[in-house]
Amino acid sequence: MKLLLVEDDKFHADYLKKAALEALPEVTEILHAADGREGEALARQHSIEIIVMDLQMNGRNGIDAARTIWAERPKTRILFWSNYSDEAYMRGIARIVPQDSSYGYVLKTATRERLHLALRAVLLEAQILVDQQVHKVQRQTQAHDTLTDSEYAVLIDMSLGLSDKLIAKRQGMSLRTVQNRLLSLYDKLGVDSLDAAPDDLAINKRTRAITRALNLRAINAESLESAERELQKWLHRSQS
Amino acid sequence: MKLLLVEDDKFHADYLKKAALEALPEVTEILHAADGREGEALARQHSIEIIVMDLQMNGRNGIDAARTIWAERPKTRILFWSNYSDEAYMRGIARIVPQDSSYGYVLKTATRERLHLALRAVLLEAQILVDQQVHKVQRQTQAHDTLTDSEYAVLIDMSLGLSDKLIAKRQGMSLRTVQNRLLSLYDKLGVDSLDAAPDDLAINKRTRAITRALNLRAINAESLESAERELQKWLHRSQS
DNA sequence: AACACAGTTGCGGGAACCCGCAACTGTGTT
DNA sequence: AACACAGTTGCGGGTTCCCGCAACTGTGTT
Repeated sequence: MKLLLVEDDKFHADYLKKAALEALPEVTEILHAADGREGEALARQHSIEIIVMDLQMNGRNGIDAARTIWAERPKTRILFWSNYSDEAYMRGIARIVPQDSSYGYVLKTATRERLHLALRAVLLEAQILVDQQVHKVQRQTQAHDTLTDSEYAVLIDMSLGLSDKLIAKRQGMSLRTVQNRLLSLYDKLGVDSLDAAPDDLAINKRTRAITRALNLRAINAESLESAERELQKWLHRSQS
Repeated sequence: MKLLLVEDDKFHADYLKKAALEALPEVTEILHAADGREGEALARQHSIEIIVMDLQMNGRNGIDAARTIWAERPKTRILFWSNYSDEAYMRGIARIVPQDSSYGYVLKTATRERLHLALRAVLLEAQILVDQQVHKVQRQTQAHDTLTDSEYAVLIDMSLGLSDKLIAKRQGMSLRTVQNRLLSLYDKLGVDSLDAAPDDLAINKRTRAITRALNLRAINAESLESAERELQKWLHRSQS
């Protein structure tokens, strides 16, 4: 059984490798890729079935890599292993995980035992396992300030620089509906509050919404870059 | 001689500690802080004179920490040690480094020798040392798409959600000048090009400028968060 | 002194945005 | 069947943004 590690940080890769050797004696060979693109290639060449994947990498990021890998072999088991528990990552993953595959999400700050456990549970036992910490974030964003899926979609489009009209077209809504979404976004992201705002001087809600969303970890640079690529595809498709 | 390490990643901290012990036999004691706030406190308590500082940390980030430390003791020597060579970080550092202090910038991907060298050069010899790789980024942004300082300031304000009028007020320019800055920003950031853009459907330049700037590493989430704090201060000041 | 050139400012108008008001769905409750 | 409630859409207007046009600085060149 071959295991693929996708991780661009050398130290983390070393640690991970050792942990995997301990936790998974069944593994006969460990491959290592230093970014998403390389990971995809190795997974393809070696018909890899189990992977540990970093999310934030310099080249192609982990979510994009996972998507193409899952597109080719939906049953691949992937354990995501990341520094952060941003809502943006959660959504990114939730969006692409096939229903008959198993995956997991562990933070790099997790103890060695927890990592061991996650490795075995996800990669061998095909469980779904999400780190306590991460799950909390997931819930709390679901409780208090839930962004609807459609709100999230509008947020992304808006952040990419689409006009209301264009968003409407892409999302298949009317213009006014898009604006309603934006209203509720402004509300949920807390866009109004420029604390000591001089009364007559207004703010630009759109741009403020973006930085608020970045602050709240609802979006991040990587999710925007992926979304940008999707957008380009869509543009070309809908052009013809 | 006491050395302070500010680094929230456990593995990196270990590595750094070992490297420092090897490279700096003069050091008698190594203190360790896991985020910026803690680092500031330790530096203050122990009258620290040499520091290795990570930039991206979960709590308070490295640049903010460095600023307060330098504000208290401008001669502190700080070696920044980071994963990335974003323009945003460069600007952040350039903005706060006192003229009579020495600092350095090394990437985490640097070889051990290079790290050794940087440690000695900056912390002992009080040199200014910037990693080759980083310096390249610095130059290339200075060559092709230089953002003027004032352009950068406007970009930040705009990203924080200020209206043209407010930016004008904060920057002490006329409204039209702000808009001129924005024009050149749109140009330099490449905001026009929605490749297959349907002709009649325009884009929102402001928001697109933000994501372009994020893509190009001209700004990043941390720099925006610091800027937000500055903005709040300014708002309160200018209110009275 | 004459010139080029880059940066600053005012004016004005077309387009996009923000949003209150109001009507019209659909889904689920009692 | 009656009702509540959340989501969708159109309309209209006040505001902000985007930017061409044009005048007016200042700095440096020839």
